[in-house]
This record gives sequence, structure tokens and C-alpha cells, in this order.
Amino acid sequence: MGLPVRKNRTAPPPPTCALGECMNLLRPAWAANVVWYLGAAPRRFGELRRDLPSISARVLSARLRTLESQGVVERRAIDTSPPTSEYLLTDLGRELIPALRTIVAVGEQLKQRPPARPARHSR
Amino acid sequence: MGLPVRKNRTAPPPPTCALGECMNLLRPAWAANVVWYLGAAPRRFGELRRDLPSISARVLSARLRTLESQGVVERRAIDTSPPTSEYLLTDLGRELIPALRTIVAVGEQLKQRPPARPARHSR
DNA sequence: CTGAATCCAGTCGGATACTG
DNA sequence: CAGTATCCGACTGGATTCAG
Repeated sequence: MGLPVRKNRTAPPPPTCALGECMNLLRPAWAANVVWYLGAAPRRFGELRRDLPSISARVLSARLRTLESQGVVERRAIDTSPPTSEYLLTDLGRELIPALRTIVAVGEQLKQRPPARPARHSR
Repeated sequence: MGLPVRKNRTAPPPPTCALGECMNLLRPAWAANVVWYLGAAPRRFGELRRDLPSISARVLSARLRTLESQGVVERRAIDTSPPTSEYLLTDLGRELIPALRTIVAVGEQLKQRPPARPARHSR
């Protein structure tokens, strides 16, 4: 995972900047959406599946585990019958919400823009 | 491009939310970095290549064209000899900078965190 | 319900070579 | 310098199946 790395690099690897660190978390499909929905309220696995109608269980599971391992999401096993679990953002994870809010705002404008022209050069 | 779409969906497609719209722009490799560097100052193609030491010309070119087509980046041909060009953020593109700043802040903390444990469940 | 495992098609992006 | 074209391996993520 992570930014693709050149194999035949003749120069030392670039100083992995902090922007890439965090984008690596948000890049995979649905990752940002999962954080976004967890920002609204703690949620269980099945709830997230309904929030994100077309996500597959495999991917949701993978996202949650990665986000958890990075300290963005916390999982709480609830000892009921049958056993359930819920996920919530950590303090670190909550820091992402304002950023995502801004990104949503840009997204809104993108949706209302004239259809994107191809933008070719020097033809 | 865009979020993967299920083929065998029995329910109507989810309302493509604005978060996904914008993340689609930032998701491809180096895209956020390109915006970030352009936020600091207008830059030429070659300058960006030096800013992002391990990006390939092919990918940089592709990112710039996509960002331009979406109205986030503007290209200005400078009629010198030899002809050069420079890229800069549009007003819309500049809206992303505060968001990226927040993301960088989270990235800083991620770098200083204890090494991510695998996080497997119910073993 | 909450996941994990397997399979596999489609995409992404690096390497390389070439043009104006 | 500022890109574009082609080739191709690696990775992503959907579908499906199975388990606790």
C-alpha cells in the first residue's frame, strides 16, 4: 500500500511527506466515506453497509481494519447476543472531519460545474 | 475514472455524494501533492517534476490535464523562446488548500505514531 | 450479523522511447 | 523544455463463498 515507489531509482527516495502519509489512508475506495459517516455517529458494520449502499463487505472490512491499525478508527466489541461491534473515530480521526467538510464543499461545486472539457494541449 | 460501481446492484445507485466527487480528484497518485505545490506558487512542468522527485512525466501530465479539465488548475502558455507554460490553481483549486493543510497535520501525527499493528479480530 | 478467503477482470502507474 | 505514445506488471476492489 502507499504511494507507488519507483524501482529503478538512482536517487535516494524522496522524503515521504506528511501529505502522502495521510492521503494513503483516504485514497482507497470508500475510505473517506467511512470516516465521514463515522464522524456523524458511531456505527456498526451493517449500518455502514447501508450508509454506503454499493460497498462490498470485503472492502468495508479491509478499510476498517486499516483505519483501525492507523489509529483513526476504534473498534468496540459489544458482548450481546449475538455479539455485535461498533466503530467510532478516535481523536486523531476526528481531526479529519473539518478537512473532509472542506472537501465536500469543493465537491458540491464540482458537481455544479459545466461538464469537464477534455483539455488537450498543443493540437 | 471514479468510484468503482457495482454491476449486479438490485437497488438504485447511491446518490453520488459530493465527497466522492472531490476525492476522485485527489485519489490518483500525486494528485494531492500537485495541488499542494501549486498552492505555494505557480509552477512550470519541470519545476513540478523537481518538487516531486519520483513522479513520472506521464503521470504528471495526466494529473495536470485532469485537474485542468475539472477547473482546479489553470494552464497558461507563455510565449517565450522556447515556449514554456505554467500551471496555477483556480479559485476553486485554492479552496482545497485549507483542507490539505489539515490533512498534512494529521499526516504529521501519523508519522509519529507507534508502528501500526495489524489489527485482526476474533482470532 | 460480522467478518475472512478466494478468484479474477480492470485499472493504475512506472519505464522507456519519441516528438516539437 | 514540455509533453505524448506504447508496453506491461502490480495492485485494487467487486463477486462469491464460507465461517463463527
